[in-house]
Amino acid sequence: MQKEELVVEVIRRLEKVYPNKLELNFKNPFELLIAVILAAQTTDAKVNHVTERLFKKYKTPEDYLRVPLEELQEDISSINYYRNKAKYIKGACKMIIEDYGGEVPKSIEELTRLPGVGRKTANMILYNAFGINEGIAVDTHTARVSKRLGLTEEEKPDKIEQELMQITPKEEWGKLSNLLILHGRYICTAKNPKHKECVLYDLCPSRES
DNA sequence: CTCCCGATAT
DNA sequence: ATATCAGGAG
Repeated sequence: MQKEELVVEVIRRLEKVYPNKLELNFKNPFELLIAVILAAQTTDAKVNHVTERLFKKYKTPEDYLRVPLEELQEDISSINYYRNKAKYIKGACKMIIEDYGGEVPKSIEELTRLPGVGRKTANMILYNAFGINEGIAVDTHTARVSKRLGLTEEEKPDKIEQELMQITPKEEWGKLSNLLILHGRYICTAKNPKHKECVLYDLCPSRES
């Protein structure tokens, strides 16, 4: 099967299993931005635990700039890399106010200028907050699952994203990102993948024979 | 490439 | 005890 056909079939099957949405809780683009910055190398469950309180205290970019750095660090201290992430959040809020009129920007180029926001994070925001398919979010899950399926042989996230974009209809880019991440989280895990529960089993070159 | 960080798995 | 893990910055 060609990669182009394979990816369409993968999407068709996975969207029956998983809802096409994040497990991060958010009510608007700005909350999603904060949540995905916190989510680097961290479980969604932990992020949700912190943001439940955080989003009651901080509603706007100005709110995050008003408090001392130490106070924001304390408010997110149960998250990995909380010192860096507190700095990223403050930096991002400052840039949103000064450069983007107080609104979360809607392009890859602008989003990745924000501290703590790389291509993966930017793509998550674009699709899940705005419905924009500008790229594919490649994290450790996306990379692992697409390599196992034979969708790509690339190793570096940027190259993987380029190949996935080439073989996938553009209107499916964001959906594919969300589905591969969920499948990698729950079924196609790094260790002991759950072959028996995998709806892609018969399509997968990496399955146990 | 190294650093940032702590929960969870082994 | 220690290895691993939902990235990004310098």
